Amino acid sequence: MGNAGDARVGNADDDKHADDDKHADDGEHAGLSIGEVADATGLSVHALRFFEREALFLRPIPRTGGGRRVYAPADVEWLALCNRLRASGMPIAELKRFAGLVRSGPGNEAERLALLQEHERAVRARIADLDASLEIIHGKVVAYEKHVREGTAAGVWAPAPSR
Amino acid sequence: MGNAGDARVGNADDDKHADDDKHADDGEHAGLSIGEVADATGLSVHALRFFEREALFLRPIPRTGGGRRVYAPADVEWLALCNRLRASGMPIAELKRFAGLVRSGPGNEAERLALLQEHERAVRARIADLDASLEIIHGKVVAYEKHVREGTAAGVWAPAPSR
DNA sequence: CTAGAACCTAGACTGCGATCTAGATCAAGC
DNA sequence: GCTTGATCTAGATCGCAGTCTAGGTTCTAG
Repeated sequence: MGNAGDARVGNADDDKHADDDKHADDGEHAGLSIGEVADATGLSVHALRFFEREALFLRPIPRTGGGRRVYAPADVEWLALCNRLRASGMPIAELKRFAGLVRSGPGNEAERLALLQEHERAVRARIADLDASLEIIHGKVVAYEKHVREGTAAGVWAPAPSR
Repeated sequence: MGNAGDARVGNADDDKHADDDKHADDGEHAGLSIGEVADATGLSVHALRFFEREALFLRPIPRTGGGRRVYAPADVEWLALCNRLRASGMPIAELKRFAGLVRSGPGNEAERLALLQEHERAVRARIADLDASLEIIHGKVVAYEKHVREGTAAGVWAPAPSR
């Protein structure tokens, strides 16, 4: 116990929520239903089943006798990382590849590293791009503010551009 | 002429490319074909026709006798702004609304301003979100680098998470 | 025991934003 | 005149990432 697959590789921000036992449910604080995981991660139950079909988990999610999924806290941690990767633009296909690497155990850390580095690069590029767009948009906003405030027609604002 | 509708509202970075006449084509440096505009904007000819169907231009694009579209430089400038707005996540529907406002001429500048301000806010939020994700991802990268470099097993990297 | 909530599967559907196809027309060079 | 390439229209198709439906099963509370 205690190792969360990869979801917490060496991060110092672990270890602090080990068992806060928020539900005061049953004795065992683990064993989450799909609905609980949905609440905890912000993903819909549909999305969670979809993720499973897509093999985005680090393990086959076990079931109860009745066939219901039983998640562990580590799954939720992994999903939190998935959310971050997705939110930063990683396509499902690449996330799937990453999950596959982690799932197949030690020995491919360099490959995982390369994948993450590439993604980091992509995210930085995306941010730089957004910054560039932002500058232009902000310029527009400033110009419009001036225009609206002062009534200056610093341009003719014609419906049809020139010629 | 010389007013580019809105595509350059008061921005100081205009006026500098007025007619660089890059093609050394015919005497008139304006009057671009759809292919030229595609090259100039990075949009596909399909996308340009799609944009037109969606009423994203500031005017009806005129045609030659033979039915071909004839774009003006101002159209290209407008498309450059569109590209920035799209690249920063503005949906087509909102871009269409903005184009409609500009197209309907003066009198709604406050509305345009509000739209742009809202978009600027959204872009800043998106950047902040990406920054947050980046921090986490970078943390992973650092941890993996350390792991790969030092062989430290700071976590068990098990295929199946805990329990 | 029964009602209702939560869950199950397989598969169809959605929205966005293009992108591509078919079949025709136009324009330029030889 | 003919070929070649760019363009035209209308409409079909695509990829992504879920989202939803239908038709059932399981669990929990009263």
